[in-house]
Amino acid sequence: MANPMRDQKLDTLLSSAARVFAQHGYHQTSMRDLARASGISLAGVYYYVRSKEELLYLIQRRNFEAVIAGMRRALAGVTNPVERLYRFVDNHLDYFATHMAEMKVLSHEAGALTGDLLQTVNDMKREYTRVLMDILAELEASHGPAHLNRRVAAYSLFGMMNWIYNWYDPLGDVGVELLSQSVCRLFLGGYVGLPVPESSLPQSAAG
Amino acid sequence: MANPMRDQKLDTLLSSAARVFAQHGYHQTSMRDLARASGISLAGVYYYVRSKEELLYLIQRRNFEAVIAGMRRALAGVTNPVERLYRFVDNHLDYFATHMAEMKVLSHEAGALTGDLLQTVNDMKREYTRVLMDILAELEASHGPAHLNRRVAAYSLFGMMNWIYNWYDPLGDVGVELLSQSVCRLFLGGYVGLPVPESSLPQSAAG
DNA sequence: GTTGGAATTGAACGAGCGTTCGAAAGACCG
DNA sequence: CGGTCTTTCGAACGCTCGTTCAATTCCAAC
Repeated sequence: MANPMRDQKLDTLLSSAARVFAQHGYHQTSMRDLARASGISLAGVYYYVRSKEELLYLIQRRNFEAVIAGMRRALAGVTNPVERLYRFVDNHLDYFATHMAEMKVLSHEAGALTGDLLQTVNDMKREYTRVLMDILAELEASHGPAHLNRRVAAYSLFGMMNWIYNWYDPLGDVGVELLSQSVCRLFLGGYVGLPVPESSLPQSAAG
Repeated sequence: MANPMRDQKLDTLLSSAARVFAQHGYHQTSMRDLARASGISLAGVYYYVRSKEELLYLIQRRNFEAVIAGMRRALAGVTNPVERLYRFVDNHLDYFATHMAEMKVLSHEAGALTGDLLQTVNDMKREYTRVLMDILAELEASHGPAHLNRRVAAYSLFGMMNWIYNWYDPLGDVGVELLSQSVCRLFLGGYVGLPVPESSLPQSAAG
């Protein structure tokens, strides 16, 4: 069943498609554009993918799965709510910054899927959101009641993080670590009134 | 030159178009969809608008102009940086919440314009962003150095605000005032370490 | 060198797209 | 009523779209 050669070609197809989707948008991009960008013939694309929508779906699912897997790894064994939040944010932004095209497609083309494909991705989003909401609950338990509605806080944080494809340049002078720390500080300071000192934030989410 | 009857019809065309664009996306929507939604014939649409792109442009420009005008009004005569920030945020979110469809189109279809039309809208965005950046500078002057990069802070705030079309329900149990106060508190607490008490936030941005 | 499945393709299909245009209908004034 | 300017529209044009399919090429196994 497994076919490594085919999987590898599918991978390059998906990543070159993500690049074109990110640049011109999903609906603006034609299958002919994707064929040209990936070096396959138009009909050849359909050997690897059932439809244009499945192509978008595979991009979204693969990358979201990677984000979630990284998040689980980053949170494993960590109990301090502040550090858990930091690791959640850092994992999200780190993956975002190193996969800008794919994540722009995931963030911006959320509404382009339909039916079961949309359902599956939305389920992953619900699972992911739930983890953040739980961290917020832990934060409140350890640092007193929050200054604002938990759901509003969670989506505000997602807003900060998911908006970065509109302005952030991974090659610019703001590194990912600075970005993560900034967003964390912004959020923690306002959410539970925590002035976050440099030292309390880990240098990296690894480990 | 001025033709009130024509302007009014154009208005209803723009707002019904915004509704359809917001629901299905700009590129997904056909001119036939717009004709059907506005009750005009397909050819009739072109009597009011030069092209589909100009239609999008007019929606974006009109509403952005309204946001900027409201912001100028809200800031006029106010010197306290904290209150200026609150009014900036409140104006933005209030307009957003009362014009969800139009603002979703403005936020989500930013990249669909090209050439001069794109340029004009981008110029307005630059002007708008500059006002926020200036408020942040005032904040730093009066409340000590910020805890993070000013540009990162500004775009994080825009992220919180512009992301709301992805989750916020104006008819739900979270009112606009609560939303504005939440976002302000989140931002101010993290940006300059300001714990914002209830009383220091105005009840409304009017006046 | 033949076989057989995997991989690839050129060419075509039907549908829908944005836009145009000449003509019809309506509104206002003499 | 007749004339003129604004508004509306049915019908069509040329084009691009996502998708299909029969035919071909590739390549490892015998």
